[in-house]
Amino acid sequence: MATRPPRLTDVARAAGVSTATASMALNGTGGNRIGSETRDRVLAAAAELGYRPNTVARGLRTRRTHMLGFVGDNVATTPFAGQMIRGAHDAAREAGFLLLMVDTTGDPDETGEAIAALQERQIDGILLATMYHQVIDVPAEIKSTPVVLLDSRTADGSVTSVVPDERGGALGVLAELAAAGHRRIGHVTTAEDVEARHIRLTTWREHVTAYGLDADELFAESPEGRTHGGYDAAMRLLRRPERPTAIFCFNDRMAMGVYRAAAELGLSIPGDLSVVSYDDQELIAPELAPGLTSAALPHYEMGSWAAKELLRRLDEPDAEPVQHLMPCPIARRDSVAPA
Amino acid sequence: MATRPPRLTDVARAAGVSTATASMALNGTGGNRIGSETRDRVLAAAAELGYRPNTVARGLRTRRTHMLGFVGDNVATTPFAGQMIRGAHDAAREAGFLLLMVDTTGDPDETGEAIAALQERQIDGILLATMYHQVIDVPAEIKSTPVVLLDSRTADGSVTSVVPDERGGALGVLAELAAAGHRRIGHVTTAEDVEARHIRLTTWREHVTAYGLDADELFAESPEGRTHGGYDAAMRLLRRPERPTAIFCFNDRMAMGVYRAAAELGLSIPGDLSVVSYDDQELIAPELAPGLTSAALPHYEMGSWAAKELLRRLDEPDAEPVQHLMPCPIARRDSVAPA
DNA sequence: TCCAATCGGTCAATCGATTAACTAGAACCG
DNA sequence: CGGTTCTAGTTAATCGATTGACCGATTGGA
Repeated sequence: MATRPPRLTDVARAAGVSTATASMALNGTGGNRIGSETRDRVLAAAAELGYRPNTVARGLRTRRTHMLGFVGDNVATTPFAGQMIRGAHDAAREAGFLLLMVDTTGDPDETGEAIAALQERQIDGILLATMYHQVIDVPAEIKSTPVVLLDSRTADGSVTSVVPDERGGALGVLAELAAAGHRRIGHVTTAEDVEARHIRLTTWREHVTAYGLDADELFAESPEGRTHGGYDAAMRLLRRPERPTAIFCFNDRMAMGVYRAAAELGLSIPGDLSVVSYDDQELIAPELAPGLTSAALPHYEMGSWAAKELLRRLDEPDAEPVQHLMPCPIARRDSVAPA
Repeated sequence: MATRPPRLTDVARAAGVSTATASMALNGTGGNRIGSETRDRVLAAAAELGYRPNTVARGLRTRRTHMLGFVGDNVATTPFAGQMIRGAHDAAREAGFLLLMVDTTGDPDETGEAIAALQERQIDGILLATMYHQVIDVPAEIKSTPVVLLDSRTADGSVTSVVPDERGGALGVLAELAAAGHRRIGHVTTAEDVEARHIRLTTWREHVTAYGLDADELFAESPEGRTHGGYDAAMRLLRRPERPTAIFCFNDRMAMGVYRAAAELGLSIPGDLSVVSYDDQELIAPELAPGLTSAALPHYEMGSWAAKELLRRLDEPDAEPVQHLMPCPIARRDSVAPA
């Protein structure tokens, strides 16, 4: 027999009280209107019956579903997404919230559709995530639904957001090199027009020009930021007359190419060449030999921060928007040696 | 002014009909009870007002939320999860469903908690995913909620499930080697007690013993299935007097170690040694030089299949459980050459 | 011509909780 | 002792949609 799950009515009847009393007893609402003896009876009855509130009914009445919408572009196809989702998930769950996920291709119409689908389901707030740090416009559909941007921000700062502190991370790995005595630090990057490229590049450029070096001589880029691009750029860079003693790579994948180039040129890492990078991808940085020192993108922390901030804003809808920069910790491994 | 979103009542009033009529017109229910002229008026009014049904209210009445629960153990921390989620997500979305996600550590109690949390939200069905192919017990909490297992199965086959056809994939990459004339095919694997290890190992063993070879001479394992383990095992295997002409690796990460070992021993791939592997991880297999031939785990397809199957079962609750094996396509790259 | 069926809707109950408004009885107070 | 305040509940409205039961006006068939 598939007996239907017990309703509040059943609990109330079993405890010999009205549903109002049962509701208040279970939720601890209504202040001191419920006698402790009665409360215990209700609680016992609920436990006895295995009562679980129907949150759909509750949501209809309270206008709170305890669900957060998570909209991501290509959530699944990028290796970072997971940590971001998990960070948001954990923070949400801790507060009794669940994540309703929608994956999109990043197309604005589709994103709008996704938001509408979430709103139909009466989610309490939206986490709008991009898989790479970027500047976006917030879709108009959102209107009055609270929203926090994850790994992206608006140009005007009118929406609360969190992005990695790319500059800080770059400074961090550059400091590692500086501490080991490196000055001629090269940079291998992608030509793709992404926010991360610009910040990392600019930070590096400031760093080396501060030593009075010519940045252009230490710079090489490739059309795409993957292994092959890194290999290509490194080959060009390392064959120059005065080759750098260290390289700061745009990301771990390019660093993988740099490792290969160094090997082919008979340069040992870190003996002949120190290498630092960005992203700290778990499938790459620790797996390379020697392990790669890399600035980590704090995806978990950003996800967690965003969810907590969103939850806070559910109760304080009029709080001023905040732009948060999340620090990028340095994962130190063995790819850096004294110059 | 934050005017509240329009309700069905508003649409009905604007169209000059009752909410019953409006509901039927919008949903196309009630057969031919609604005149086409009236229907158009309702549709126009809804469009005009930007009406979006409140699915919480609808769900309360219809007992259908159009949400699927997705429970995964460590969804986020494994690189595979994404494709599985995306497959499920896409299939669900196409049918107008959204995914409510819960991530767990794999602990049974926690999984039970997760399922209860989803059931409170009245999800229509549950996708229970593990991140590695394994045999599990289905938590008792599920009871009458339809469920499909993703990348795991029950011992007794009493629950519908989908897992990769590991045997087929292993046969596939072994066939690649066989076609290139290889017979002395070594196997490098992990000692971890996982389903995948057993199937891949057994399949390989059958394959080489069919040639009359002594499997033990061609076999090496390491405590863990990562790069270093692969390196270690490969070193041992390749130093034996009669070394194999090809190696079938448990997974791409171990293959990465095999590449390194081969390089150190001065063996070129695929010239001196052909290598095939399993998993086809996008961050590894295509990025290695030469590209690694690998059997792909069909995570997207499994996710999609599972969601579709679950949706089908919502309408046919009494369908017989099915155990599905999803084929593992071979990604052919350049790590195989004639013996 | 009269009854039944069809057409095109409307009414009102319902889903399962929450909560504002109300109340019976006890306690208190000057 | 009469009025006020607590205490510990109950009653009933409500959230926003869906849907079974009805219903008045036509149409059709015998």
